[in-house]
Amino acid sequence: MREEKHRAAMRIGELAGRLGLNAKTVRYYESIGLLPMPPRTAAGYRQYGDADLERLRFVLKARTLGLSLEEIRDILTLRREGVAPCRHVAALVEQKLAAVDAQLRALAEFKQDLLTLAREAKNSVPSDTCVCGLIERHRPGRQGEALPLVSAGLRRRR
Amino acid sequence: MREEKHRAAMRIGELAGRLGLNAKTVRYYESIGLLPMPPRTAAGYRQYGDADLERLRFVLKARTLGLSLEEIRDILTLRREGVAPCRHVAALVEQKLAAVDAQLRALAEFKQDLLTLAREAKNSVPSDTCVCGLIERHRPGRQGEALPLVSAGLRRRR
DNA sequence: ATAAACCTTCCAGTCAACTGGATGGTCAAG
DNA sequence: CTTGACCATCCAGTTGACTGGAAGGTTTAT
Repeated sequence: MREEKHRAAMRIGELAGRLGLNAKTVRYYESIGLLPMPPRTAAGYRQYGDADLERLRFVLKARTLGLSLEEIRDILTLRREGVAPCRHVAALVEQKLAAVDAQLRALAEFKQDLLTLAREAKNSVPSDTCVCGLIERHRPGRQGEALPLVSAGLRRRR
Repeated sequence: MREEKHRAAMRIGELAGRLGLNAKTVRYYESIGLLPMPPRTAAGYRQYGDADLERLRFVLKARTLGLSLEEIRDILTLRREGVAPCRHVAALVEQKLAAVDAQLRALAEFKQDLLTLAREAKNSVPSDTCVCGLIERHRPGRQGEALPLVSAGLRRRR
């Protein structure tokens, strides 16, 4: 059995790279308190361990689901080992749970809307000559661009 | 039977008010092509009807679920009566459906994470003396403020 | 020992989605 | 016929979440 599982010390580039993000973003997350300030090497390089990887993974998951970085930070205070969570943060998690449930319902409903739209799209004659150009009268820019459509996430609105 | 269902003509303030948003926002949505340019009164006031109310309601629902305004605009081209939807937009709806399904799964998973967190919060001694102040060393500002926590929505990430 | 590929800080820019303010016209009530 | 609540446009500011660039130090491979 080889003791070769990726252990402890990695630098910011590796941490970021493993989760598919920019080192700048990791520093930014540290600056807003989402990630703790890690130990540094003699030269001042940040040193991350597996715990940081996990914490960041959680952040990314929550972010994908649309929580604001501020909310994620609040929720993460629960994870800080050794500190008693205040009622305030516990309540936050409760409320987030309720929001998640509401979201699950709304999402199911919206799925129906989309299905209706998709059905309509199939029933009418699909054409490759696109009418989408029409809506460009408002915002002229780049219509040759591929749609992003990557992933959706949950987000707070003001 | 009274013929008193709210009919046709309303101005921007009423439209916005009924859906709980700012008239400015409605104008902004028009400016980016989310809403069609409505007819105007002689004085230049925008006149909205029930169809506009419905369209805007759809926008809000999709927005709550986190689609970007640009994506919503694309999806809405499907609704424009009389025009054949191009494959491009039909494909968009298909992809959105897939995203919604993925989202439903991720949301369920995250709910489990939150439940774990909530359980931990209950097990450890809850205290009213809050440690949340600790994290304010990063971003000093306003800690007396009530948390917003309003609603969550689905959002695209770059 | 030098170049490439890292890392550091700091500051400024970008993008989406609003939001507000200035300035002025419209309309119904008193 | 004036007052207050609307409406219009235009332009500028804000917020959250990055992202890029400059200027410089470090590490590693050749």
